[in-house]
Amino acid sequence: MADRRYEPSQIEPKWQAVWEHERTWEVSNDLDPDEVECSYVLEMLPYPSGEPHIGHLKNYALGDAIAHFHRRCGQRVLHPMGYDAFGLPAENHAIKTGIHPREATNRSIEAYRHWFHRWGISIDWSRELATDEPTYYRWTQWIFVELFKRGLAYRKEAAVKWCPNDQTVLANEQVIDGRCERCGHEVEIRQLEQWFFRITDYADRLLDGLDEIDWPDHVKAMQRNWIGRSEGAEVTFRCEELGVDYPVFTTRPDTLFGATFFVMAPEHPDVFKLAAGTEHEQHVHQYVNRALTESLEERGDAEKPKTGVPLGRTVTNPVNGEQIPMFVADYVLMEYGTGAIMAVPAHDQRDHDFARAFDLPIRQVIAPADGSDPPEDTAFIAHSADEVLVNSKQFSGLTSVEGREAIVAWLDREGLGHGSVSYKLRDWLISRQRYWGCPIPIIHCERCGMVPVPEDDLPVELPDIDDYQPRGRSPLATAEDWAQIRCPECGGRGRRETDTMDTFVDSSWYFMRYCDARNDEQAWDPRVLSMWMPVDQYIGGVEHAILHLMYSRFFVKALADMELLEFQEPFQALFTQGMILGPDGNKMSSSKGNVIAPSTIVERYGADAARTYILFLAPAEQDAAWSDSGVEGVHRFLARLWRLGERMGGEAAGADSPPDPDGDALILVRKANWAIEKVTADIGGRFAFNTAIAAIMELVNEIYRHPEADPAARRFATATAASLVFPFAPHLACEVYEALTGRRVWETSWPDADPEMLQTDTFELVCQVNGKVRDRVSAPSGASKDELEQLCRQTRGVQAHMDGHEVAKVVVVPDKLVNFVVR
RNA sequence: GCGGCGGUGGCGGAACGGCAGACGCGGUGGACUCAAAAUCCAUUGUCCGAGAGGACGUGAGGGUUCGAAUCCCUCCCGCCGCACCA
Repeated sequence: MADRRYEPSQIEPKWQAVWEHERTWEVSNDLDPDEVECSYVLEMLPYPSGEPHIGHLKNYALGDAIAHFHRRCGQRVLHPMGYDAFGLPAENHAIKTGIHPREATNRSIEAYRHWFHRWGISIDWSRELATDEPTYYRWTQWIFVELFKRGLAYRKEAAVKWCPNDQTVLANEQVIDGRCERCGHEVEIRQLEQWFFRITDYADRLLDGLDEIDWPDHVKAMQRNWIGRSEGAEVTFRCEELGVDYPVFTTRPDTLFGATFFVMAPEHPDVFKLAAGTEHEQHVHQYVNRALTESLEERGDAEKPKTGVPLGRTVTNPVNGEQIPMFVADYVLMEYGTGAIMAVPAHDQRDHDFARAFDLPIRQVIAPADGSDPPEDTAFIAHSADEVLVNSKQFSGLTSVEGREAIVAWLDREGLGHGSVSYKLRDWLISRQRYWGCPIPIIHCERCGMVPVPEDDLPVELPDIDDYQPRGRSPLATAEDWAQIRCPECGGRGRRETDTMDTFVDSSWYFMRYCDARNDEQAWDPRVLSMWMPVDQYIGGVEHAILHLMYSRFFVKALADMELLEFQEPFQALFTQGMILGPDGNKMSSSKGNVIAPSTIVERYGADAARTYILFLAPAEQDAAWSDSGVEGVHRFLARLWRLGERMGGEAAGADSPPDPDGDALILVRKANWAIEKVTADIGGRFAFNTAIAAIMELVNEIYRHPEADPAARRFATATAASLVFPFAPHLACEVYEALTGRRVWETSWPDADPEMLQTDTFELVCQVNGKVRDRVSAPSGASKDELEQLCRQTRGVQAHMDGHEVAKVVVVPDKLVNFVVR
């Protein structure tokens, strides 16, 4: 009988239908956590736009492999799916076409859902959710209210990024090099009243929590960087003429004696007051006005020459009583520290540049450890442990570290300063003047102020409107009937908040809703939540390293403080996947014409080949370029396995490991056990899917190499290959495994390697002379050091290279090698 | 500037103190075929050599070690994040 060809388009839908019909991947919340081991495997939820792209395929192929592996290792696995459905692209589409964003979003969701089925991803569809559904955002609003009640959600006026072309505020992440990512227009800073979440209260806990979780170092580093904790001191400089104290933050209190001038940010509220009545008043006004209208791009350029204007006043350096001149300069930022700095030109590059430009004194107060002179043309900033203070009165001679402590202690005693910590992290601006987002559940009452919408009245549903065009305020403000409402407290006239929330708010808690997705009474049942959370393995792109991952961590910590949950970190382990680049090695983009559509690949080679290839291509955390011939190679491998199943299948002979194999059969049984061991370690231990797949390829190659081996051994080896390939190519694996064993591979547990079959009677002993391989010889496993040395000595290669030399030393590594060191 | 990651055949990569280049792609030769596709087998780091074999080889240089792609130091190159953050 001629073999049937490997036709993925026929076998894949067949198994997908079985899984859908039998709801194979659904998991119950009625589990006793003491009896079953639970595992929560989660990929970042997609933003539904158009159709899924190749990065989605990689993300979900990766997560699915882990989910399948956990299941077959005996765990109950929660592996849900949902959609981050609010967001700007759908709204822009609506502005252009007039089609409601909900409609476009739902179309995309359907496409995504279709492809997830077609890819054979093992999802518990009973928990599916979308963040734009009122049943979901009702609880997003509830969380907002809880945060508001505790002062963690607040409203204040702040300098925010504003695009004058699109008439809306932008998130920091939507500003690329000072320009709007959508229209390319230069972004302005505007003072506007906005909603914030008080994430800065959690800065230290967000920092400390990183030590408790199993995340990639670079992601932890990025978060630490973003939080930007600096230890130092706050030091008070007094302006005697005005009688005002100006505190500054410094990380180098040991350089206080080198402070020769004082600089304020142009935005500092006291600048005009200070300059008033001095000869510089006019000049200061001009300078400040210019600085405030400068673009972010110009302002942020560290290379441009330092500019500034004297304020015509002095402050007192608290350590030595010196009067030092005050300046206003745009290199000092209002948003960091106190908006004013003490300038130490000898030991800070920026202060040094400014001092040179304005011919100000530069006084060295730190000397290099080796007594050499620091460079004159640049600031001496490097600080090793044993640098010492000079020109610093009673502190001279102390090391830099000692000096810091001693000076801070002195300031503290004199009431002139104290140790202090500063952060780069800012509070999270969450309000948007946009339509397609979750309404902020607040009512502004003329009498009561800001009143949260009562829990029973949630959700505040997003009303339908006609015109989505932003005009400097939320399009929701035009929905007058909706916006006008009675105050829930006094019954008087009130008006709804018309801003919506940043979509990152929606995605900061979705992983908890999955646990109890159909709960109408509460956001989650704490008992159910504690069964699944925290997520055991989270998988997604590194582009979310800061924002989404930081916000979610903040949410969990804040909710834990309200005793609404019992854990401190949402994602115990994180895996960040690399990007799939176009065949030309560049990032895929339609303008470059190098986009590989998953639909094309899946239609041509099948979902199994597409999924397996993506994981085989390179280590999953790494970026890698797509290759058409590469996916063909993986398709060939799957077809080779398929043909083995075709030839051996059918006869109800089973596929157990044959007893006492020998000859070729023994080779195959050993190779199969080697592969079990290797694949288990590679998937379970280190996410090395590429080498796991390579090991299965080796096993299949070995079966082809021994066509005359005992059929029982060949069946066992083939069934093992099918079993091991299941997490990557589930449909083919089911087909081959069923043909050989009559069983469903997902219902069988992950194979264990037989320790006896992992051992061999002999091994290839490597014979080295002076560390160079000179021969190899077969040696019995477990042989003694003496035996191995003798065996090795007798080989031709070793004798040829030892001839006439004296053996100085012999190194024997049992079961591996012998090295003769000769002179 | 600060922080992180990386540099191995023609290509993606493997090995992460013990045989460098597993596996795949690509190349070459062969089998099957009227032919092609598909499939199967062999071969494939560089140089020298007819061959046996030898020399060289993991960005550069140094060190530790019996032994280094792997550990340590110095440097070069590339990528990513943050950045006038005091």
